[in-house]
Amino acid sequence: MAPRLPRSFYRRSALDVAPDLLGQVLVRLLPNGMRLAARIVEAEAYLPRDPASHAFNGKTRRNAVMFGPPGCLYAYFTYGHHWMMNAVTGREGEGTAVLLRAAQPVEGLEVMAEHRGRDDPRALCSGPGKLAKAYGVTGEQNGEDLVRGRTVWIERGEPLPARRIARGPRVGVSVGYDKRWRFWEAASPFVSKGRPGPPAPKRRI
DNA sequence: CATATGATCCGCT
DNA sequence: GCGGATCATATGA
Repeated sequence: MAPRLPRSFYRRSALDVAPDLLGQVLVRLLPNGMRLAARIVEAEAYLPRDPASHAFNGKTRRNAVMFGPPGCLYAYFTYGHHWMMNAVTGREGEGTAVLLRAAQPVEGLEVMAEHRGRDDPRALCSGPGKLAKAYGVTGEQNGEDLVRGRTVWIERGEPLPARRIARGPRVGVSVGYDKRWRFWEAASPFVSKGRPGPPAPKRRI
């Protein structure tokens, strides 16, 4: 078991944390004692005063964790189907985080496959919704402390050299797609299939 | 391979 | 009531 990333790792700009999270290991301890682990290969930064961020309009019941201490898990539900995992970054009260978008499974692949209903390793965690599903993470884990908690945390992995990190626009946002705040391991088959770019024009009949 | 669409819930206007 | 930090499937080239 590698050491966990310390609080100080998270208490920085999301723009620094996001690329530095690549290669680190997201770990989950299930209620039944099973341990899941995967190398993070894709992450997106959501900054203070970022129109694409849930925190943009201030603190609410839903996004409250984003305004708490760095190093906590912000898990939220969207599209009526999916949970997403973020690591809170920056200083307490800033409301900034990094969305964990994809990972390369290394431990507990069978359990992940059960959770997902698929067994191709590349399909287990290659998207933010898939990742939470594979990990069995829901609102129950919202607010969990990644530094000292017992259900989800991030361990020190092999950091990626800058030349193996690619960056581009964030996926799925309707504003701020001009910012290249999505980072991923170049050439990894475990990244999401999300397409960056402006949203398709809404069709009017 | 690419684009299209339905699923299905919650927070906020 | 609308639209979202999405995914799986269906359909057509």
